Amino acid sequence: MARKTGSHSEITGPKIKQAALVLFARHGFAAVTMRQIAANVGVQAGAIYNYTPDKQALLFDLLQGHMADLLSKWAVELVPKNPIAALDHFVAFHLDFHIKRPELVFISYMELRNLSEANFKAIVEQRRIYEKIIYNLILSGVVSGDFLVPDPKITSLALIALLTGPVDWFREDGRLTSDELTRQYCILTRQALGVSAQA
Amino acid sequence: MARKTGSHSEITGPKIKQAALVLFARHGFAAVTMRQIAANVGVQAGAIYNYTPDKQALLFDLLQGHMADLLSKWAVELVPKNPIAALDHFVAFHLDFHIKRPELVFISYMELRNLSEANFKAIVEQRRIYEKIIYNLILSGVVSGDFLVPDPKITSLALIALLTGPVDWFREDGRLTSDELTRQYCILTRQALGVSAQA
DNA sequence: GATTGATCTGAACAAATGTTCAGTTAATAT
DNA sequence: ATATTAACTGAACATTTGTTCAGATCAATC
Repeated sequence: MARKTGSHSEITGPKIKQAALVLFARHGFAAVTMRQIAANVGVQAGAIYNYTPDKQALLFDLLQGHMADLLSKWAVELVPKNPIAALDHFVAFHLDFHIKRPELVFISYMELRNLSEANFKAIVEQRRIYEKIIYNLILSGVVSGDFLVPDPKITSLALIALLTGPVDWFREDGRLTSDELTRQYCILTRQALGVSAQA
Repeated sequence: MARKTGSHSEITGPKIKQAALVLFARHGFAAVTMRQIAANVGVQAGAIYNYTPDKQALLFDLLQGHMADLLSKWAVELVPKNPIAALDHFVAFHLDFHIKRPELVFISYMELRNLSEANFKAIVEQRRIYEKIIYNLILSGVVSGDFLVPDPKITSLALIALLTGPVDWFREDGRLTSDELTRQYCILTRQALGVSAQA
């Protein structure tokens, strides 16, 4: 036996990425073998190397694609000028984007250390850009007087931690709908940023 | 050569735990070899098995010890009856405990999946106990009218995420002192829980 | 219908893995 | 000083690892 019936590059390629994603998230990068990934795709381990130069590139492509996706999706969002409305908009965007990609969020946080130095820097740089977006959003609200926070920089980091938390426990079929989740986190973040109640 | 000069059980044992902790946090459980741990202690790989039955027990002892430490330390805290004061107290406690143990916090979050099923359940159970503490704290504030939150359960999870975030970026020698960090997070959490400003 | 090129197999490779254990050494007790 | 034992070495083990590659097979093209 060799080439399977119906095998096709455009099918196998994405399948490998998907299998790698799921397995990396479940067991960790170092614990996953190329043979496990191959088995999940229905192919032999050697075939993977038609699509990636090595195991490390498989990881980097996932993280890099994730961050690029995040930044480009935010770039086309129509964000209100008003700081409070902009905050609500951002909260909804961030929650929606992240709870739809729990595996990617997970490995983006914990497999950074398995990247080569150059790859690591590339991802960190993209992350900085995103943090800057939130920082500027908070800053504009502080300047306008809509927000009341001790330190915009720390608040921006705290906001990300707060809004990324649901990834760990939110389930689409759970007690809460994603709309309800968003609504509650809008209230929570408004309060955290010191938005006065009548706004 | 065999036994080294000055070698001693009470010294090597803790050294192995410490080396395992640091290496697990830096590279991940699966990526760390017994030979690396041994090299960090200054011993051969086989010697480790005088102190642990296997690699997995090394991990479990670290996580189990961490949670036991957390729960027992909170148990002896003198917590004010007033919900707002209790919140401040908890914020200070949680931040202090966690930023002093970044490696343990890190592996407790990301190496859970490398535990056997029985060990996993043991750790999750301890974690539930801690979550329950926070839930009750919030609930008492909601009942007394000091806190204003849409959902105490979600708020308790969000609070943990918010307060654990600094572990990722806080540095003892950074811009902020730990006292200043605590102060800001007290403000942040009070606002997030809807404590009215004049309180 | 033959040719070509992309796609995959199956076996092989050296290196590294967790763990075991007989034997060696140094500290302690007699 | 001698015997005893806890602590450790060093080599060995069966597996498993990422990666390579010659050859087999199928799909598309002419």
